[in-house]
Amino acid sequence: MTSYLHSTEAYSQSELLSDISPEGQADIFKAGHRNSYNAGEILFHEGDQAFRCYFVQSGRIKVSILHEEGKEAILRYVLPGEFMAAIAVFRGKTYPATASAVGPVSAISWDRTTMITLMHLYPPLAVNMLRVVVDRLDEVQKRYLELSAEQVAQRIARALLRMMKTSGRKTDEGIVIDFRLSRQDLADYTGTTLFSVSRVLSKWEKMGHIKSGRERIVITDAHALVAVTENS
Amino acid sequence: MTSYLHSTEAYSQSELLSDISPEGQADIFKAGHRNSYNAGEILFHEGDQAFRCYFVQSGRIKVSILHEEGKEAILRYVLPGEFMAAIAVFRGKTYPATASAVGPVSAISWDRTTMITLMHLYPPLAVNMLRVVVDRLDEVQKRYLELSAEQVAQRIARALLRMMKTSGRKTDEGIVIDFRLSRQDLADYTGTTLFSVSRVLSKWEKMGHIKSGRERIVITDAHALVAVTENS
DNA sequence: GCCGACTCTTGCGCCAGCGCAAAGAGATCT
DNA sequence: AGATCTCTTTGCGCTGGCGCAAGAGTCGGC
Repeated sequence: MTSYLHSTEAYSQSELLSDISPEGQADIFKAGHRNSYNAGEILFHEGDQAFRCYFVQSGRIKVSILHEEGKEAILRYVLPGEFMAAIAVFRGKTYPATASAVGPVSAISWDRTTMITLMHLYPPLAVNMLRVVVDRLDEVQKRYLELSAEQVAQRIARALLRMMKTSGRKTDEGIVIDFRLSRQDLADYTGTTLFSVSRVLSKWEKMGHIKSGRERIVITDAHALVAVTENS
Repeated sequence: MTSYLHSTEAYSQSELLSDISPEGQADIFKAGHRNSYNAGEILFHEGDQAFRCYFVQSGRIKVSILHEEGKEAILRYVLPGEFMAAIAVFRGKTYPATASAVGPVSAISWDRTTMITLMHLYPPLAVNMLRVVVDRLDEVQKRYLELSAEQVAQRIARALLRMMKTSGRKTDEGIVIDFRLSRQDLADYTGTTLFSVSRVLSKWEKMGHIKSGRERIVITDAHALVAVTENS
């Protein structure tokens, strides 16, 4: 069994904290508050004043933006060991997206003034922030290209592989994606509809590439999904 | 007639240079090299080592990413007064996209070592960079949502209105988009095909919303386009 | 002023993907 | 255990948008 954050040592994995001493990191975490959220609970809404930023300890957080008439685009899933909304808080703006807990989540959070203080105490934080946001920009741009150039099946395959890499847990059935993931979520993540996702997954299940149940997907033949990805 | 950069005074418009004294700004520009590019000329390719970054003085630069099999997504048009690729150079990575001159372009460019030196001399540069990249991230995310939620006509209307705002020039015909913009470009910008764009524009021309010619679009009824945008 | 290269238009056929509805399969609560 | 709620599947019809091909318009070079 693989997991990403058993204890506090794993903090240093975060890209935001590189080049900061272990003591400094401990200091930073001590300045934050521990929070827990239930499945489905909303941490903040798009447009709210950005008062607090978060570090995810366990669970997954869904970050999405909404369009009029209910359409939702999932921008990313925040994994344990990652920061969220740090930049919005630093800049003192509103949150650019909505964050909600996928399952039970525990996190550490800081308010704006604390964060600003920490940034003065630990200068690498600012540089790391720039790096993080650039990486994120690159990723969104790549997904933008995929959305405009690829077909639904291709995009779904890519999404599953990505989730497998970041949240896969090996079982005897195959590699299970380790959080609640509905057809609707996958549709919102890939820019299609619940129905299309359902049809594609059903087909793949018959072909033996995956197994799936309610909000649960197991990848049994990752290689086949890669082939879908490459096949125009 | 409106133009965005008649002389060097306009430099200070750039978001990257705010909180830097006029002398400092002059200093920064003196450290760069003046370059000229012909229409269609490529400044750099996606994947190249990022050696130089640019400040556009006049003309437009098209920033795009390529998908296998020729599909192209236009991420943005860089306008006079804007910086380009500053972050890629700062981070010492490869360019994440390809940049090409839309018409004749004049620009100022800096190499990596010069830039790093300047960043030490003028600390606000780093903070401004963070702000710029965050704004860009917000914009791509917004376009990602549009691409996944809206229809072709809506996206084209939005694109035209955006270009009208940033590059519109008032004439007696209406507001002309002041650079060469082909149907294919508009298609690559909105994630559709040349044909669909052509059909939509033809329709709008018949309805009197726009006038158009070869690589040239004049908006005669912006309000009607806004209506298309809002109308689901 | 003619030629060649490029851009744009439009008709036609087609299909990927959407939307709906109705039924099935799991969860959860009492 | 039964009731209820949510999530998922699947058939059916439809249509927005794609792809191609043929032709017309436009520009620039020689």
